[in-house]
Parts: sequence; structure tokens; C-alpha cells
Amino acid sequence: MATIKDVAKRAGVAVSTASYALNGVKKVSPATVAKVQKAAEDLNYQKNGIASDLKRTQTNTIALMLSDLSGPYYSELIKGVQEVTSANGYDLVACSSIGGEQSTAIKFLKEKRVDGVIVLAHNISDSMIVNAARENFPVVVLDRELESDHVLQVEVDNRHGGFLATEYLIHNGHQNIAYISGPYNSHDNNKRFQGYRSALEQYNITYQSKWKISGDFTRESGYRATKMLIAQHHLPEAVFYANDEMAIGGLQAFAEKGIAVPENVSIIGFDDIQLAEYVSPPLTTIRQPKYEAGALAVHLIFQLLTSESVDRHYNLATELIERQSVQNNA
Amino acid sequence: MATIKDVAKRAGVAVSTASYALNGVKKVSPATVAKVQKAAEDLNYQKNGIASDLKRTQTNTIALMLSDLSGPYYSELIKGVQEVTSANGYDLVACSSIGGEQSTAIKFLKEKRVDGVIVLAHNISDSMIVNAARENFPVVVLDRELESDHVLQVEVDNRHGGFLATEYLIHNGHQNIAYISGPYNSHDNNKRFQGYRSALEQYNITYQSKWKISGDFTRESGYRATKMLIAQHHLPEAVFYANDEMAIGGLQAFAEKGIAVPENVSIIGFDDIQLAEYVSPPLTTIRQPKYEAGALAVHLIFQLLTSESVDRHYNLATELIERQSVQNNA
DNA sequence: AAAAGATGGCAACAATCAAAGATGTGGCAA
DNA sequence: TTGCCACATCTTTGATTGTTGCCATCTTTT
Repeated sequence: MATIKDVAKRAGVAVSTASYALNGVKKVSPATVAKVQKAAEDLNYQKNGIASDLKRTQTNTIALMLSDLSGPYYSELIKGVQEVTSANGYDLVACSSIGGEQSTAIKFLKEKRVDGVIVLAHNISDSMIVNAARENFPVVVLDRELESDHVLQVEVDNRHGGFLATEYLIHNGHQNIAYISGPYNSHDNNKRFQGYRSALEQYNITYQSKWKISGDFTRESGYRATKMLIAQHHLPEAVFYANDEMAIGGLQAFAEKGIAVPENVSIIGFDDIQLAEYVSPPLTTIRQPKYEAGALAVHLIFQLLTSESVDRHYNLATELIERQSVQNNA
Repeated sequence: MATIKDVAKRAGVAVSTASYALNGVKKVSPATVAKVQKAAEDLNYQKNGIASDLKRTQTNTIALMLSDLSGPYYSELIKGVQEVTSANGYDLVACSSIGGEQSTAIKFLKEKRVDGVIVLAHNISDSMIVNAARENFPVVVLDRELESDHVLQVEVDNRHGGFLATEYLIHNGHQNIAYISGPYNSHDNNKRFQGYRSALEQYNITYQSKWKISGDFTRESGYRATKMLIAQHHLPEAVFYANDEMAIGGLQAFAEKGIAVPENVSIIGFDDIQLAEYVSPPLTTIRQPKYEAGALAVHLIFQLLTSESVDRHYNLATELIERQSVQNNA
């Protein structure tokens, strides 16, 4: 593999001249530039990005950390991240946090192989993030609340979304509303649950713990939780699933028992994943502004990178998407 | 940011000793190791991965290049790649080839920022790949045929899949079978089309070009192509969509015109994406062994990295998944 | 005294950048 | 016309980035 040294030698110039010529620094005469470019071409020279990054002490790359690269990730969000990143002439790499301390995500976070990071991976600990973030190494978190210098949060208003979902069920005449939760340590889940509780409270419906069943955001867990709900004899009038995946699992459980949705029970999800529109019945759910969240996250990173001062916290609004999984009993 | 120099100074040892201690090279006495570790801890030292990569001339990272990070990517495939990669103690980063020559994918390919590459991005040119691949920098392509040293291909048997799909329609009594194609420059599409042609031939059905309509693998294009098909008055008995996304678009077009699937027209897709099971009617399609393809790809990279000799070409079998979008008229 | 063990010095790795050095151009006086 | 100097433009030297690993040196043990 040819290095810049080889190019310089072949072009008969000093290494630095070659570097200047190749990088378009204007100190070099056009004739020399041509000579160097010719030499580079002849040798099939490609710069060693690593060496360059080391010297420049920046990589022009930002990382998106996902808890699972193959997961059902919000492609809208990624699109937002991607577009803004490349519009700024930066590169984007996605890496996974599977594997805990040994994961690629953690490694990138610790070893500063990138210029900034966007975190959407619940299995990366707060302390990890706080430790890594510093001046000139901004971190934006999309999945938690975290107060710390150089850490920004972009959040979707999950609490209000939970409220919206619950209120919608109530407005449609439902009183006994079950909540199928996500993992107890999920920030999103907790916010959604808070919204659920506060809607109940506002409409003077007493919260009953028997209507809360734990899931973990997977379709499978939604299925199991729903089975448990059915096993409790007395079915609620409506079920609020903390995300769409679980709602789809629930749909399946109901279908297996011959319980019609929404005739016998109304259900609502959260996220508005692509599938939501296609299941039967189409799922009423809460949409998050995912593209905007992603775009905003990167935007903030660039602002921090250029030392502009920015707010520490952003909250994006949610929206109810009415489809056909809720019956109006009012 | 503390460097290893600072650590060495604080521990009162030479830089090299600190390096040995931190990397677990056994030449160092336990006492010194402890001293160094303590110093590193005190200073919150994190090694600079870039410098390390530069010196070691390897990164222990392999890259997965996708034409679109936010695309409807085969999560099974990514899972296969991911698991094998981390099982070998390597890191995986995904990057996008959007942006052509300036894209992150191309940059990584050219600048050797990783130890190996898996390509699943039709917009990366063959010559780009051939140029980049070399001894100790293996490239595995999943989406094309490409004969070159240090380039391996793992392919799903698209041709046979196309044959299978078409044959299944024929066995179910269909004769006029339309083919909605992917982009003309897609290798996968061409293979599937070849399979379609050869099935027709084998069953003595003459190919009619009016039954071939161009799409580009997007849902939207499937929708449009289907509209065109409908506009042709005479509807075929069955439609073979070159992928599921387009079939889903087609489903929508048929539904809008009140044409019942499969009663009025049978359809079959290709890929077996997650959604296929949920659309109505559930889509009969051809499944690809995606996990296996991904896992095999990485496996091969490691074999090449350890200079084991491997075959240049692998072909994985496809499988018909029967659901309810094809009617039996036989 | 030789072997074994621990530690230190220093040169890579490939690029970039500041500052110093080289070269060339033109003006002006002798 | 020639010689000298100032000045601008181009090129090179050499330091720097953080880490690693070869080799040499210095202890300590047998």
C-alpha cells in the first residue's frame, strides 16, 4: 500500500508538499500539484484515514449507537440523522451496544474514534455517557433524561403521548383501561405510564393495579401479557400497549381466543411503526416525530462542535393517529 | 484528555512499560501493573483508539455497507453479521453508501479504516470494490457477481427462487403470469427474472413482453406498475413481483380498484419480509436464508484475514413460503 | 557468571502544519 | 549592463499526534 512518502518520492518533492498538493492547500504551484497527482494516480495512492485522523485530532464522523443494529429501528429517525450528517460533510456510522462493556458502541464512546455521538440504546449506562462526554465531544441522548455538561437530550413527549392515548380511550367511553408496560427501567415506558396515570386522574378514574401488566416492548411479551389479561376473566374495555410491537402481539392473542378488536375490546399502541397500518384492524396509536428527533440530534452536535451555545433539553410533541382499533362507546 | 504519557509519568514508569501493563503483556511485574492501572484510573485515562490502530495497522473492525442505513434492511442478515463479528472479538460498524463517491461507505472502503468489508449496496460500483480489495483487506459482496482476487461472493440463489415462484404459480393453474421487475441494473432482479423465464420455458408458456413491467423495488413503484397492468384491460391470472415491497404496493392498487386477491388475481412476492405475513391476504413469497448469508459473509472475512484459503463463490438456497395470495385454479 | 525478569529508550506508524529555507522576480542604483 | 536587495511565492525541514514493540539496559536470582 503506497503511502504519501512514496508519492512524494515519485513526484520528486517533499512529503509535506505532496500533502499540501493532495489536500488542495493553495501554497503549491499548479505544476507541482499536477506532478503529485500524477504520482498518486500511478501508485494508486489512498490516504490512510487513520493517520490523518490522528494528526488532525478529529475524524469528521459521528456515531449513532443503537441497542441493536438489526432491531426494528425507527428508520425515519435514522434518515433524519443521516441527512443532516451528510449535509454537513460528515460521515455517519451506526454501531451496536450489544455486548455491554465490550460492545462496539462503548468502545467508540470511550476511545473517541468519532467526533460526536447520538445514543439510542438503553443498555448504555448513564455513567458511561457522562464519563465520555466532554468539551468537543458532544453526546446527544434520545432515550433518557440525563443532566450533565456536554450531554444534550432530545426527547419525545412520551408523557403527553401517554396522556393523549388514555384520554382518547376515555373520550370513547372506556373506563377500565389496562396498561401493558415496557421494561420497568425504560425511561420512555415510565413517561408513558405517567401520562396514563395522569389522564385517569384527570377524568376521575381510579387506577387499579390489576390493569397493569408488564411487558418488555417485544411482540412476544405483548402476546403473553394479553393472555394473562384474558386469563383474569374480567376483560377491560380497552388496553393501552406501551408500544406498537406489543399491541400487535396482543392482537394475535385476542384473535386466538376469538375476542374481536375493537368490538369486544379496544386497543391503542404507541410509536406508529410501519406495520401498525397493516395489521387488522389497523392500529390506532401515538406517532412520534422521529425524523425531526434524529435531525435535531445531529444538528445539535454540530452546534456544539462549533461551540455555539444551545439548550440542554428539547421536547418534541406527539400526535394521535386514529385508525380502527378503538370502538366508540360514548 | 490524558494520554499514556501522563499515565506513565504519574506511575513513575516509562511509556512502554505503561503500554505493556495496560495491554496485559506479561513482561511486567504485578506490582507495576497495579501502579499503572491505578494511575490510569486516577487520570481517567482512555486509550486513543486511532493512535493504537495506526501503530498496529489494524482496526479490529469490519464494516457493513448498506445502500441506505434507514432502509428496510434485512434485519436477519444484519443479525448474522453481528453475531459472528462479535463472537470473533471484532467490532462492527454499519455505514451508508448514499452520496456516491463522497459517501461514508466509499471512504471506508478506500481509506482502509476497517479490516474487512461486507457490501450490500448496489450503488457501489464494481470497480470501486475491485480497487479496494487486496490481500489482508477482504471484501465480501452480497449483491452482485464479481470475479476478482480478494473479493468473495455470497449469493442467494435468486434464479432458482424466481423459478420456484413461477413454477408454483403454474402448478396452481396460472398461465398468464406478469413479472414486475426491480431496477434493470439490479443483479438480484435479473437473476429472478431469469428464473421466471426459464420456468415459463420449461412449462411451454411463451413469454410475452407485455407482461413485464418495470419497478424499482419500492412499494410505490409496485403500486404504479400494478396500476399500469390494470390499465391494460386484460388482467393476467397471476403476478410475480420481484420483491415483497412491490407486491404490497400492488396489493394496494388492486384493493383500490376492487380487484380481489387471490380470487381475481394471484400474486407472489420475493424476500419474505416481516410485513408479508401481516398484509391482507398474507403474501405467498420466496424466503431467502438471510441470517446464514450474513453469518457466512463475516465468517469468510475472518478466514481470509487468517490467510486460510476459501472458495470464491457461495450460493444459498431459497424456499417457497405458502400463504394466501395465490389461488389454486388447477 | 549466566540466566531470567523487569524496565526504559527510541523509532516507527502516516499524515499534517508551522516555520524556516530556497528560489525567482523585479526595481533601482552604480 | 550588471549587481544587489527586497519581496513574494514555492518548497522543505522537522516537530507533532498517541501508541506500540523491538532492543538494550539494569536488577535480581540461581
